[in-house]
Amino acid sequence: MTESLDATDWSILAELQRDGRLPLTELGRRVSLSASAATERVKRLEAAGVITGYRADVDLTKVGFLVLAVVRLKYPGSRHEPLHRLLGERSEILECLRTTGDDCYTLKVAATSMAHLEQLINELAQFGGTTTNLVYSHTLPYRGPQRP
Amino acid sequence: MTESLDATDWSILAELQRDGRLPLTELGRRVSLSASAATERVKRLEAAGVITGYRADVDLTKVGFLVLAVVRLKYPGSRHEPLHRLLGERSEILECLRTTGDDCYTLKVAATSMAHLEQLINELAQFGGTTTNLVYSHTLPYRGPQRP
DNA sequence: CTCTACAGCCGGGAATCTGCCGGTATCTTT
DNA sequence: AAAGATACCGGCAGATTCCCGGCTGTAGAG
Repeated sequence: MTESLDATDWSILAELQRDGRLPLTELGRRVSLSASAATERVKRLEAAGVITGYRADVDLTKVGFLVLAVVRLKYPGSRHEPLHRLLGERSEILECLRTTGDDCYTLKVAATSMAHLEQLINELAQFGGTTTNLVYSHTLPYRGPQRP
Repeated sequence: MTESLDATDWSILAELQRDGRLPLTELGRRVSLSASAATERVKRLEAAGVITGYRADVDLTKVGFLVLAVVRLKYPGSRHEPLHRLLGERSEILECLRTTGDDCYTLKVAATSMAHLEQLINELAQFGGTTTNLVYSHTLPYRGPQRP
């Protein structure tokens, strides 16, 4: 359980982060392992919680979310439940990081229009001061963590 | 190609964002479609670029990246190529958003230790002023965009 | 109104993949 | 040296995916 990952495990993680639907036979081929050995390692990684799941990646602009923004929320209070409830209800809030510094939360928010974004910001502003920056572009194709 | 998505498409996206490895037979069952019809829709979504890929989700702390930070980079220059090269080389930089406002870039950075983070910040600081906030926790299980 | 074209869906069968089993080699422990 | 543990391989049964032909409902042309 506390075992560390070897080079093969890292290769497997790299492959599955690039293509989560890679068949185990092909995965085995790429990491120079038989399909069953590769399967066993993947299962182990899943059971250990290293791989937490598999997700389809959706192009936000292709589904109507044309506006992406980073919102920093200064939340002076200590009662975080109402905010967490909002986060759970609003799927437009794609990511929420609680951070050090003046701004307790950094959110990534998707909206279909400026009006939509404004409404989301208004909801968030109930909790504290917000700082919003629109996102021009994602500069990176996600590849996830690699071997340190 | 410019076609909009119907409710079934949204259901498919929701299911595949929750579990990208859902078998097409089970997917069809969940959205009340035959396996072949579900397959056809998924293929169409992939071909249209709505689904851009599938990824395994990796727990950063389980693979040794114990430190997560949000770094904002004020980059006054106009030559972005060197920065982009760094982003491509450093897989610790998980995400890079180019934004409006004083800070041109907002980065999500993973590191194995404070020393490692410091080194990354130093590399980034060559390009401009940085503001770094450590991340206590991810508050959200990713579920991706849902029907607007 | 009818006919044709087309899009979406269904079912079936071939090819492929997954999950499970037993067997082998290597390394550690006793 | 023997016993045990670990990681790997090959093979097979069952499940899944892929591809095909056929069916139905809608839209547009005649």
